[in-house]
Amino acid sequence: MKAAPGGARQRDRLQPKFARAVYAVVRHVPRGTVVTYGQVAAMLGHPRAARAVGTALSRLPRSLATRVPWQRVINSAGKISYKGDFFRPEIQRRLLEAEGVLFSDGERVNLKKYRWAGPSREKRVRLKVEL
DNA sequence: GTTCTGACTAGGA
DNA sequence: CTCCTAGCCAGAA
Repeated sequence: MKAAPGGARQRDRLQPKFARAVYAVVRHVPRGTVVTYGQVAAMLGHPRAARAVGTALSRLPRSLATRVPWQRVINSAGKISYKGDFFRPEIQRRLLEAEGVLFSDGERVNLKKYRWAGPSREKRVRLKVEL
């Protein structure tokens, strides 16, 4: 079956393709683990689009905040990058600690320990279909 | 079409 | 360690 052209167009107007792909990937990051912006970009096949991933997350609709674990995305230094005023840094940290991701050195997450390696081969296929 | 922006990042000072 | 820079990119204006 064919999807209604108008429907797809309307969806793209609400959320650009790349941004939707970012949300779809982040949705699969397991509880108690974290990923970096660059990692998400790489998983999408755009290894150099780390910055764009951050931009997309910054535009994450509040309505999706509960379904997309945005708190699990941090920068390559293991720190929280978000400095906005809606979901504040302390909120992000609290959410992570609540699921077992501990901070060392005051404000840093040990990526060696908590970084999510990514989906298995089979899941990668399923994920690609979702996008 | 062009220009500007920013939840990025690796590398140098 | 901190600070600054250039390169990068999708999205919005």
